[in-house]
Parts: sequence; C-alpha cells; structure tokens
Amino acid sequence: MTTDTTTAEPERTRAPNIRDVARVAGVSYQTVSRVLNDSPNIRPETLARVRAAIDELGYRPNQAARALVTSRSRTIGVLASQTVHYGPATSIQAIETAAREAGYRLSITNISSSEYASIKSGLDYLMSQSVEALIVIAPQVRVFEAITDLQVGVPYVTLESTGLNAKHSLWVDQVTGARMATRHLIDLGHEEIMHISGPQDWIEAEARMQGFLRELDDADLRTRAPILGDWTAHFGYYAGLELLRYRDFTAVFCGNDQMALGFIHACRESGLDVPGDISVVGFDDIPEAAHFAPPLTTVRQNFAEIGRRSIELLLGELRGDTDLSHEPVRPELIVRHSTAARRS
Amino acid sequence: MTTDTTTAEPERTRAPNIRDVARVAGVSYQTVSRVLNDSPNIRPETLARVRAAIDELGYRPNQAARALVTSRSRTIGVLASQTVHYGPATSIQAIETAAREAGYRLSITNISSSEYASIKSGLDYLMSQSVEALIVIAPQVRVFEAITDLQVGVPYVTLESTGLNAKHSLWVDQVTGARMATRHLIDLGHEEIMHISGPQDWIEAEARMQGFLRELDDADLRTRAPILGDWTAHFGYYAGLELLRYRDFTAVFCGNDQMALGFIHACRESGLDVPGDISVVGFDDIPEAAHFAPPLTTVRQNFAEIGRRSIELLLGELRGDTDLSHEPVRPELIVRHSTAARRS
DNA sequence: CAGCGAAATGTGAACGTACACATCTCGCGC
DNA sequence: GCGCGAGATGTGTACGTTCACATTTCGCTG
Repeated sequence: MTTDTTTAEPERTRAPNIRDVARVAGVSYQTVSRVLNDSPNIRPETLARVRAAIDELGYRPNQAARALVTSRSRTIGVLASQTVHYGPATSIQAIETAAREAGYRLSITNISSSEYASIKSGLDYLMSQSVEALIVIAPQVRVFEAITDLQVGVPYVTLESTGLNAKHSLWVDQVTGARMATRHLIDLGHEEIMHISGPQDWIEAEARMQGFLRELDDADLRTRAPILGDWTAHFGYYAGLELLRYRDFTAVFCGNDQMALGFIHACRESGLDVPGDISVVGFDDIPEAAHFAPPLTTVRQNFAEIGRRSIELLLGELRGDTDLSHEPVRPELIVRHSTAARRS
Repeated sequence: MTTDTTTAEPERTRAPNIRDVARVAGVSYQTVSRVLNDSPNIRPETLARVRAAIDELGYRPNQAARALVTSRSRTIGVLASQTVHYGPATSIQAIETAAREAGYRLSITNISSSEYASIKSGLDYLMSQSVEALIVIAPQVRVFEAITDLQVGVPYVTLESTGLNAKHSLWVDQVTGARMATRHLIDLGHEEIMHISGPQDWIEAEARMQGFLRELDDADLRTRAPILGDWTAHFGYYAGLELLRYRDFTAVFCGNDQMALGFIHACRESGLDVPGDISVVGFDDIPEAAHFAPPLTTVRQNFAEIGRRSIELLLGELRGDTDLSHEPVRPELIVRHSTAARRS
C-alpha cells in the first residue's frame, strides 16, 4: 500500500535519491535538498512531509555525489605509524570521536617503515582520497620533508613532535616531561643515570633525549650516551641484561613504559631490586604502569587531549580561523614505587 | 612552456580532471579513463603520452566522481569498540593494510557504550558512508540484533565471536583457548580454580567463561561463579585484593592479560607468591606479558591473522566467491612462569 | 587492392547532489 | 485592490567519472 506510489515498478535495486523522496513528498528535489541541509525558510508542514518521505523510503544522502558537487570530501586523513601502541591509539580514538561529531570521517593509513618512500606513499594515498586536512602521528623526522615535497595543499598538524615546525605541530611537551623525570631522579640523589631512548628517527624520542641531557647538564652531572632502543619491552629487557653486567649507574630513565617494564625484568633476573638497587622511570603512563612490579614512576601524557585539540585546530583552520592556540600540553610526573633515594 | 597549453589561464584553483589530461595528451577523455583503469587495447605510445600528461598535471582521479558513477564506494566499514586495546588494534592494523592493498579504504567508527542505541547509531553512520562491507570488532551480543534490524545489505563479518552466527563470524576459538588454559592448571594439580572474566555482554568473555566451566566440569572439579570484570588491570587488582582475603583457591584464570597483571599485583601486596602460592593464567599474550613479574603464562591469539582473513573473506564475498573458509584460528598456550604445580 | 574484423579511439549519456537563479505565494500597508 | 517584498519553492546546470555504444584505424587475407 505505502510503497510504489507512482508508475510501474521503478527498479527494485537502486537506492532512493532525492528525486524519489521529492516525488513521494510531493515537492521538488531542491526542497528535499534544503531539508537535508537544514536550510531555513521551509514551511513546517513541508518539512514534516519531506521527513516522512525520507523515513518511508529509507533514504540516505549519497556522500559521493555530495562530495563531488561540493568538492568537499568531509574526510580527514591520518598518517600513523604505530597504531597498536597505547599513545597513538588513544589519540586516534579521540580524533575519530571529535571528527565524527563535527561531521567528518577519517581515513587512516599506516606506514610500515620510516623510510622516506613509505611515508611518501602513505601521504600520497591519503591525498588521493582528497582529504581536507591531515593529521600525522608518525613522528619520524622525514615526514616534514615529505609534506613539503608533496605540496599537500591542506591544513595539517603533526602530533607528538617537538615544535620543529611549530605552526603545524601540536604536542605534549616532551622535553619538559623528560626533564621532570630526570630531575626527579637527581632530587633522589642519583648521579649516574642512564637513558634508554626510542628510535633515533622518532622526533619524540629525540625530544626526550634532549630533555634528559639538558637536565643532567644543568645539574653538572656526567652525561653518557643514551642507548637507542625500539620502544619494546623486549628491547628494554635485553638492553638491561647487557647494561647490568657493568652496573655503573643507579638510575635509568626509559623512553617509554614498555622499555621500563623490560628493564625491570632484567633487573629482577640479575638479582637486583627496583628501586632498592636501581631506580627506574618510564614515560607515557600506560594504564598498566600502575600495576607493574613495582608500580612504575612515569610521565603521563594526555593523548586524548592531543587528539581532540588537533581536530579543533584543523577544523578552525578549515573555517578560516587562524592563529588558534598551539600551546603544548603539559605532561605530568606520576611518582610511584620504582624510584627511591640513592643508597649512600 | 609546458603548462598552459590551451586558451587563456584556465582557472588556477581547480584540480585537473581527465578532460584536462586528455587535452594535454591529445586524446579523448575516454582514452584517459581507459588508461586509469588498466584497460587493454591501448597503443603503447598513447599510453605513454597519457601517462606523461598525468604526471605533468599532477592529476589524481576524483574518488567521489568515481564512486558516484560506479556506485562502489571502495570503502569497508569497521565498527569497533575498544580500539585502544592490543587485540582490536592489532586486528585493525592488519585489516587496514590488507584493505589498502586490495584498493579499499576503511571507515572506522568507535562505539562508546554497549547500549543498543550506540551500536545502532555507529552502524547507521557506517551505512551512510555506503560501505561495501562491514567488519565488526565490537563483540557485544547486541550487535547481531542491530545488524539484523538495520538490514545492512552488505557482506559482513564479526570478529572475536564464538560462532553464534557462524556464517558471518571469524574468530579465534576462545572456548578452546580457555579450555587449554584451564587444563593446564588442572594438569598442575590445582583443584580450586577461580575465573575473573570480562564483561558479561562481550561475546568473547562469555566464550572464555564457557570454556573454563566446561573444562572444570569434564574434570569433575568444583565450579564457582566467575567474577565479572571489565578487562582492566585496575579491576584485576581490586578483585584480587578482595578475593585474597579468603584465599580458598590456588589458581586463577584471568580473562585477559591486563586483569592478570592487576591480580598479580594484588597477590604481591598481600604477601603471596606467584606462582608459589597461586598460579595465574592470562589471555591474549600482549607483547608485555613476557616481561611481567613473573612472566605470564597465557593464551596467544593471532589478531593480525584474524584481521587479514576477515578482509580476504569479505573481498571474496564481494567478488561472488561463496563458502570461503570460516575455520576458526587456533589459539596457543604459552607457558611461562606464573604457573606452577600446586603445593601439596 | 578491396574488404573484413579486430584493435584502438571517440561521443553521448548518466550517476545524485548543491548552487545560482527564477518563479510563485502571500500578507500587508496605502 | 494594487504593488511590494520577503518567504517559500521550483528549474537548469555543473561536478568528474564510467558505461554503452559509435566510429575510426589498421593489419591482413583472398
């Protein structure tokens, strides 16, 4: 009864379009379009009729057609490199939520390696989706080159960087975070402090290392070459086994919580007590860190905040608002039980 | 010299389209279209000319136009609920890679709660993107209802379920995994075994619980009501503190590794040794599990494999291949040091 | 060398929507 | 009761691509 209002069997397969809706509602297709775009100046009665027709037909706007005619894809591209890790994953989730609420969808692509070619092809892929803006969570230094090279003509933001390219960055102040961690160890009386850092081509690894070195320098303590790791607990473990053979230090600042976990594991196997013999600090404050043995002293980053703010920033730029706050998010030192005063 | 081949300044802002390319290459737009779609029957020389023109103009196909005319969005929707967790995150990453290689992009949306309305709106959102297929990594029981209700007319696959809806599921055999874990404890001589499970509305939590109960039953051991948790280390910790006040058990099977970590933490605080006093088994084998104190005995799931296979399955269905393998992926028991024979 | 078929290329739609503009309706003041 | 203007609605067109079909080119056989 309710279906098949006009003519004979108008193709079962095709999805309804605005013209179908218009026919059912007894208005022109343009009026339907107006309803869809919340345009003012529509008589309430007409509005209701159109809405009813939409429901009846189960009509959904065709995003492709919309994108074509407006040349706005309503898509934000995300170039990520380690989506499995807690930090990036948390940021992405916040980004997705914020974007969806603003009527944007996300196109995420993972790059497998930190090679220039890989970054470029990832970026290329995203641009071919004609994204309106870009968020980069692949903190490799090379990303900037690629963005410049490809002339991405859209607003973009890089997360977790150090402000090398401040106008397009948004980040937790890694340097300060690292200094806080290091300061904490110094305050506890430690003088020989090691640093197990992240991979060299990660901007944030570099930043944490800088913060560490500067703080030691300010305290006139001996600085030693940091160990370059790969963020994994495995690396922390093996590096720990190696380092503990000499044991010419009393504290370690690890580039992230996972490596700290592995390092503590190595301590335990070497018969050393944390924090009795060695103090350990991590970075990130993953939810598990509070339950490590011992609960880990670490630096908390608000990844979700970063995610939300990046969308805010980009949408602002798309609207034409300029000079929004790029103020870095402050990290927070969380003191638990993996650090203690140096034994005299 | 090379630019501006015809007429006077053809609008600087507009992106080039196939007609522009055609003009530069001196062919018709249809020939360009053929080149783009790797159609056969193109003279090598023509091909080269078109390719050159594409490069010169920096032309990129407009996906929206393409989607509009072919009515194929080349998008696969992913409904996820806990993208931050290791398991889902790993699966999604594998899905993304496999999809991209097959020329598909992903549209991911997170649902915040397990309420029916939330699931439905997430699904609704994805359908409005006119996805060609659907992957659900939100293991709530309600998802099936929603899928049925909304009449998603596309192939779909649910991950990490138990085969309630076998035709559309792909999963690691959670029941078997749970049985393996439980069997392991029984083999070590434990007779009083607790289970801290995941949230009730998670299909996989339910499955692990079933496996646990069945294995106990087969061994004629006393079964006790599992504790319903929320997957977090925090929960494992507080549940542990509570349970250990009575300590009428010698082993615990935790629904995932995080809860196991929290539980072990509680043991330590209560002055109990793992595995000396209490054996603990987890589930998932997150990369950190090997470095817990003690290294965790757990059940490994191949999340990446699941992700890859889901894309394989869906693409097959889209191509019309039917009856592809839905065979569950077998989990693997990883014995480390959190379990030991019961003290007599 | 005509003619034929396949290979190569070109032309006219159509996809579903939003924008610019045109038209219609209606209430109201003089 | 006429005209005016704002509110409400309708018409033509363009977006960039692919599909179906039309046309041209070309090598080859008889």
